[in-house]
Parts: sequence; C-alpha cells; structure tokens
Amino acid sequence: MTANAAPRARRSRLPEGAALKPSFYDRDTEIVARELLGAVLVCESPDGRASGRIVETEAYLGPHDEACHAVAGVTARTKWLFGEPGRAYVYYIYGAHWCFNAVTREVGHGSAVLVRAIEPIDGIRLMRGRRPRAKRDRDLTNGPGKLCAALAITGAHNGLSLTRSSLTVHRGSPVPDSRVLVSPRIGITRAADWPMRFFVADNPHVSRTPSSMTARPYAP
DNA sequence: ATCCGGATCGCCT
DNA sequence: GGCGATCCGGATG
Repeated sequence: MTANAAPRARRSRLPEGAALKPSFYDRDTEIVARELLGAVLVCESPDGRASGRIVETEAYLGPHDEACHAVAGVTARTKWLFGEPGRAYVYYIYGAHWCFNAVTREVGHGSAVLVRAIEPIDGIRLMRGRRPRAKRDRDLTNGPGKLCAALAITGAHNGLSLTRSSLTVHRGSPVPDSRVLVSPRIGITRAADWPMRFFVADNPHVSRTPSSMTARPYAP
C-alpha cells in the first residue's frame, strides 16, 4: 500500500458552474423564470449532496397577481417573499408539502419563481431514501412538493441566500428558446389563464404536460 | 391515461 | 372557520 492510498470517495464534478448572483434575480420575474430553465439547484445536507437541473418553473408577479401570495401583503408567511432577490422563499402547503421559490426583483416587490420540477443529477440514492414511494426515478422530482422532499428542502431554508448557503442555484447549460414552452400555471384558481409557466419541451421530468391546446412556444 | 376524493395544518379573515 | 402555487391511491375508460 502506498503512502497516499487513502481513497478519495468524492468525485468533485462541478458541472453546474458558478452560482447565480443576486443581480440575476433582480429582473422581470418572467425572464428569471424562463432563464432558470437549465440551471442547477443544489442542496447540501449532513447526509450529502442532492441536485438537479431545473426543467419547469412558474412566475408569480407580485400583489397585482391574484395567484401570488403577495396579495396578502407582508405577513409572517410572506416575509421572505418581500425580501431580497436571490433568496429562498419556502412555504408549507396542504398541511403536508414544502414548495421552493427564488425571490425576484427589488426588496419589497413580492415576486418569485416557483420551481416545479427538476431532473436529478447528484444524490439519486438520497432522493430515493427520502421518497420511498416513488416508483420511477422521474417520480422523485416531478412536482414542487416532490422535489423539496427529494432535496430535503424545508422551512429551515426560508430566506437563505441562493448564492452562498447550503441551498444554491448554478448556471447550468442554457435551454434554447426553441425548446421552451409556455402554459398557464397549475393548481391555481385566480389569474388561472396567465401564461406564466415555463418548461422544457418533451422533458420526461416535467410535472405534467398540459393538453396541447394550452401550451405555446416561447416567444421572447 | 385521466379523473376524483381524502389527508392535513399553518395562516389569514 | 375556511382554504390552499400538492400528493397519492383507487376507480374508470
């Protein structure tokens, strides 16, 4: 055995590139939602690292958007939604699930991007342990509550900097406009027809493909 | 593949 | 007191 035979268990692959800076998020929320497609969401926990490529997002524009939590104003729940761009807004819903958002625009605006689906990259074994009911790999992260469970994102991450914390977003490989589709948002009752959902065409990890009538190509 | 109901609880009215 | 930016399992076509 040689002197430095101790195996390095960690393959340090960094396919995700640099973490996105706050200035990335301090822009129109629809633009941020669209450009987050292809970015990589990473969550480090004591158990290890779990990450995935973002393939589906929704824009929530602020108090003038009736579907956005910002309609309630600044409350205990929405405190971080009205905070600095580039931080996490994590909320609890239906007494069961966490949902992860990236805050956009300037402080006090109350807008964010909901990440609805990712394509697993690292930590699939961890994800399986955290979501034992998932039958296929794609069921691990094809929904906003599912991906939070798979990455172990909880209210403990609320307000964390996505540039420098245990929960980060990195510039991945950009998705060309020709691969992006737009549709109404899912699961809401107000402003239900606004085309604010962005997803990668034909990607099997998207939460669900709406009836083809409701999705259109992305036209900047 | 699609539809439907139940679970479950923190937050706001 | 009522309502979700959801998930899951079971029934149905």
